[in-house]
Amino acid sequence: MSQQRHGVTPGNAPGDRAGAVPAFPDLPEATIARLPEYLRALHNLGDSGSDTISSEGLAAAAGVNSAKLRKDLSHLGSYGTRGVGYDVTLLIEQIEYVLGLDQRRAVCLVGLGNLGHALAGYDGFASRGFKIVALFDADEAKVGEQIQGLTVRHIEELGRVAVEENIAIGVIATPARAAQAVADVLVDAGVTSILNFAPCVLSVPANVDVRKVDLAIELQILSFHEHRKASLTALPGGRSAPAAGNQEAVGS
Amino acid sequence: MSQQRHGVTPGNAPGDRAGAVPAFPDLPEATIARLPEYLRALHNLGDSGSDTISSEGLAAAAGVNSAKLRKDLSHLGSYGTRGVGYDVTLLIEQIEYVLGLDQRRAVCLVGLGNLGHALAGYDGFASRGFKIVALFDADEAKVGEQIQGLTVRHIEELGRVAVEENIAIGVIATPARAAQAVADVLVDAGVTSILNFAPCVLSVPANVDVRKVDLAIELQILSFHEHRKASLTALPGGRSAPAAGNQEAVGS
DNA sequence: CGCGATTTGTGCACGCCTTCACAAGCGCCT
DNA sequence: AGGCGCTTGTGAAGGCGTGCACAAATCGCG
Repeated sequence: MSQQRHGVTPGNAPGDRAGAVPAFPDLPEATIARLPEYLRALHNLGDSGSDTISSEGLAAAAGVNSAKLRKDLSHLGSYGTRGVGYDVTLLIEQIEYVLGLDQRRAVCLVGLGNLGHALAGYDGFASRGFKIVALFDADEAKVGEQIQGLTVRHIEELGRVAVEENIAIGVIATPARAAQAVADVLVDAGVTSILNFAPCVLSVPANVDVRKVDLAIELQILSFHEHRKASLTALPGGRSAPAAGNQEAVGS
Repeated sequence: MSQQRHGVTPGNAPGDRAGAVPAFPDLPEATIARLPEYLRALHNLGDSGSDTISSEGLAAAAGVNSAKLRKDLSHLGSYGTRGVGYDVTLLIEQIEYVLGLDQRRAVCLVGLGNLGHALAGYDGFASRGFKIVALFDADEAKVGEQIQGLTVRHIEELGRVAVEENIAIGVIATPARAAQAVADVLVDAGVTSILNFAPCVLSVPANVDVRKVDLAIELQILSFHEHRKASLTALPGGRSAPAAGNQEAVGS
């Protein structure tokens, strides 16, 4: 693993990890948002027995342009072999390391309404490196309920437990009116990443990252495209319209 | 409403609608993705009694830069009044018209596992212009179940019902392995917009729009930022790191 | 009626991201 | 050993989006 690094390639390989290396210079946000997609595609491929994969093949599996994929991977100083492709196992390790998935991060979930219940039971979290370690709700009627082996606690306990369990990521699935207060408590407890499902803007310190997922907004964006397509097909010119882009994915 | 339009402003106002006008020239995708956010902010403000709102105020409520907001609104030839601001009611009408929310679009939901159940019960859809008109699942055990006043039907019926009910938008909340087959049926039935919660890439004709929401990917992106922040604070230099951007929202 | 305060609409420049196109590198076959 | 085909990695160009800064427009007040 002491392979000589040529040129200006950055990135610390999983093996190289000497102490707490600075790590990621400045991966473009767009690249970061795609890495998880590549990772998922790679896992699928790994199950299918392939040993290596070409940028073309992986790009197809991830739904992106192959040039984009190569540039993305090159940013993390990746190990591909010209004329052959990428070693699937190695690449998986690489990406998981960069994303910090080798260390399981504790996640807590606040708000156990309709959506919160679904999230608590969602296999996708556990199977992809995240473990929900605590559930909270403000409703006394829900406190004490058992979900997926966890007991719902009162939101009063959030601050204390978040510190004790060293929770890094908080998921907010409360109604919008409660979200800001929950965010404040999370921030006070040292949580520095928040995934917000409530339809509202959260105000947090600059060192806290917030990602927002709003299901209704997704539908509204689709609605716009429906509207546009409808008004196009109603025109004399075309019938089914060539239409430019589709298959857009989430990501900032 | 026959107000003379000056300059090159595009956009057809709700009132202007003369027949099936071509409509939206080419709104930037980034703008489209933000319109729903503005709309939500406006609704909140409208409840608070304000009659007009400045770009600064609305921008703050929507969590964006005020210049960006003005440019976005200018793209749809919007009606603001210099020195005053935007008329809340009028702007709401405008945005809803552009997004095509004035015509209720029929939505169907496929897959009633954990997530599907939550989506079926999610108030955010109905309250923001969408109505789920049919539920489907492949599992015989789930067929016949009553959810929110709808009966779960077998997926066999999807094609027929989608045509009958004139469904425009399909939501896929199935496991990944089933998603592509469902998408194919939806497309055959004339559905031209798909919201995909399954962690996989769908392949569809060019005239069909797909938006993907993958909860695990969101967490992985947060994980990366956690990882980076951790390796920064471990460095000699800083303690809590100034950190560049946060509060990133979904949108392609 | 004119002036100043306020706020919109937008030209412009900058930076990020995407895409093309190609040189460099690697393995395999003869 | 040499050559050939294949694939990566990357320089450069183009497009898109953002944000600044300011001119144009409107209202209210004296």
